[in-house]
Amino acid sequence: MNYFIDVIVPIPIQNLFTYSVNKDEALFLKPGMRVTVPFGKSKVYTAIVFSVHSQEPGSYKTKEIEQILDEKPIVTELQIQHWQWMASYYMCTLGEVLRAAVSKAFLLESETIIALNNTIEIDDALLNDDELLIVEALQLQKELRIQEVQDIVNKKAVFTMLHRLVDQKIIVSKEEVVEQYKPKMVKFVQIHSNFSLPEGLQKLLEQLATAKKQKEVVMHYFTMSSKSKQPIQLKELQQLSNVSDSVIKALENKGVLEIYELRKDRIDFDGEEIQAIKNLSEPQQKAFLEIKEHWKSKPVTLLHGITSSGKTEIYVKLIEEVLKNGRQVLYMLPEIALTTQLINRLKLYFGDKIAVYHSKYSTNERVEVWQNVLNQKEKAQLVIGARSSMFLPFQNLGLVIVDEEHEPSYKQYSPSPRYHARDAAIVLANLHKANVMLGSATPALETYYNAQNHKYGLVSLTKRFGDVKLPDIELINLRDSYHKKQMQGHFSKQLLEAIKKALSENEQVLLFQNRRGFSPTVECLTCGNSPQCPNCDVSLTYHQHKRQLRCHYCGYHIAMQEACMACGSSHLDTKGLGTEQIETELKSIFPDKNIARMDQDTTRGKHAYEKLIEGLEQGEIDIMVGTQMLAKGLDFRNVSLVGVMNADNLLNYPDFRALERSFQLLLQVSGRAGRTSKQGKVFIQSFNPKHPILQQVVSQNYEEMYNMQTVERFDFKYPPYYRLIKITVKDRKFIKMQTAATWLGASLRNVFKENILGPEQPPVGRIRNEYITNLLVKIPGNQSVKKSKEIIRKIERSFLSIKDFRSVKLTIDVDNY
DNA sequence: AGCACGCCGACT
DNA sequence: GTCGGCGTGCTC
Repeated sequence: MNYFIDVIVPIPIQNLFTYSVNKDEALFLKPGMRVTVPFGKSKVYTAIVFSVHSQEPGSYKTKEIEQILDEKPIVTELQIQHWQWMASYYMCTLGEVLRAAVSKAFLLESETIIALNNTIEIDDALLNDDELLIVEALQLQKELRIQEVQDIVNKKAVFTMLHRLVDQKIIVSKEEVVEQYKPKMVKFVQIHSNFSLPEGLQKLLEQLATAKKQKEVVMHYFTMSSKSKQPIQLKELQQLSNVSDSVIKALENKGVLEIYELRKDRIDFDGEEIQAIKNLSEPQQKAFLEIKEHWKSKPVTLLHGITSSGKTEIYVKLIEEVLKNGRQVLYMLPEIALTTQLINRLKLYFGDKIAVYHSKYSTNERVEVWQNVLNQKEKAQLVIGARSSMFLPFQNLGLVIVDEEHEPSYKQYSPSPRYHARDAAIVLANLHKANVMLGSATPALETYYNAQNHKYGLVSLTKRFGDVKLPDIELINLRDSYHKKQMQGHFSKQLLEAIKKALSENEQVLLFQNRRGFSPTVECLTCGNSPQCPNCDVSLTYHQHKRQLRCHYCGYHIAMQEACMACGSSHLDTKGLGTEQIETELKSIFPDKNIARMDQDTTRGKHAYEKLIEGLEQGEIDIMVGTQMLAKGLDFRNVSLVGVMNADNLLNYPDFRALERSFQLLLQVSGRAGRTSKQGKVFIQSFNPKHPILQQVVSQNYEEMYNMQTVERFDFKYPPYYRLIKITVKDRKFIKMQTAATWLGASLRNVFKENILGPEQPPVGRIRNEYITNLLVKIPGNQSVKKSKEIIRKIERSFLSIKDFRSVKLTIDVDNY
């Protein structure tokens, strides 16, 4: 009998691919294992086994697999089921899901870059000619790509040879983390328990009376251990006592010191004692019980708790219970880099049961977390991560928490799969028969709608923890202020006075400036020309610190112009108001205050963000100017005033969710004010303070916002009443894009009638020299989403069968919100 | 997605 | 005369 496997290849192709294997391989291979397979003329991919069978495909000849990479599956069967759901729901391929789900460290490709392993002596005699060629080339060039290797030895099949070299540790390959990966170990020291009590210590010191150096080491050990409860690093102790290795060795031999190793990744927890989990306040306890009651009948429950109502404590209790039952917990956060505060808090309770997973981690770290989760290791019982953490190979998931579930960053827009992590996590939880906790102070309308319709459970927390008062929010009419000439720069009199007052009372101030549509551009005062990006249909934005004009979309940049590029006039003006400008204004108004800025520019480095947060916490920063980042669940004790520079551009953003988003953002930003005893103050500057959304923000009335917005959503056929699928048409040639989009629009309209919107040009109609237009498919509640997708697929197929349209790029975004 | 194959314009 | 542009088709 012949044996075959179907595999998922990490490329955007619809089908699975079939390879032949021998009997032993067939018996050994299980779904979820990795194999490398030759693909096309020269590529080798790492593929995931989908199934093992013996049905020979009729229409083509199968190739053999190259090699098996795993002893046991690295992807669970449940994950593969989840991937299938994602591929079909989000209209993408399994390969794309695989790419998103599995760290590239696992997906060794033939582009792998190789380098010499310098730590080893190479014995030329053991190498054959080809191998020698490679080693010599590497001595000259340091790094080689597979392509270059193939050129050097003048043959294609180099993969096995490279593997042999890797096995002999002569070379290393950069992506082969699996084989190459070694955990970093650090040596620690502790004193034998016989001597840790005073009387034992006494005896020990007597015993060491003649060994002066050894005694010193012991003394230093005790000073160190009294200073902090952290494990003591051998290196530190040795340095501090200034002794040689032999002294330590002697102590170890006497059984006084015990030396042990820890993997580096385990050490960064701050060693503080695990704290007992706090008892819940009465409202929290009530909510806690309600949540559990809901879970009896519905797997998903929404916790709608205003800012500072103590949602985290409830999560902690829920986590504790699940962990106790030996099940894993996934705690998702919108942007993990921004939540060190929360992680530190959870570490107090759960110590090193926590694994953190997000994209800023190195591939090695991610491989480690993956394996810990897969093997149900103690230290990966609770996984905290951003959206991609739901791809981890959970074995026994008991609870998924989606914190700040309304956050747009849960949605991935590109590349495909364009999934919403909240929704995909709910499906994942269902596969595991786990419960889901959605939490937010300002839930997404869809979520609240589901709760209202009893699809989800709903639990509300309406009191701030410890009875802290809600902030007092006040609107400032900018029209009036400008009219009465009461503005100083972009600051109204009221806001400026409030800032002065807060600063005089040694309190901190946060100022919020929305980024969207507020990038400063340059305009010529003589001819009105504004420098454009040559590749995209946008004005270049001005970056003060680098004196550059930049394009946000493609990265194009030129030096700031001294004279107008069109007419040569030197009367140039910078328009628009960025955080940078506000910072500049503030610095001139408060020259002796410490003013910091938090936006994409200032948080680029790995720790830049944390430094800013620390600066705020330590009180080094008096005023912080920032973008949306400020809204992210941060907890600053001493911030008493929050100012929103301009609310209008938020409200005027052309998107059906603009108003909902504005409400959420403004309320979240407001929530940063006054988190301790004193009531916080919030000023929102706007030209249109009568706007209903702003009124609802002032009254902090989510329900009213919800009711009003859902009426509009219903009238204009938007979610939660209609489902949306966005189809984007892109081409380098405008005409081609246009005709293609028109054709597509017409075919869709044939079926979906009036529920097709567009083609419509987006605000930025050209990016990286590609023209863009959008079509929107609206699917009414009573129409099958699945069928609609099938129809779209069918239309896509006939679209692609038109020769002229073959090069036009289509992207399909399901639930594009 | 890559990659090779293949057919038309500006260069040693 | 060739190098190389990117349109087209295929990958088990």
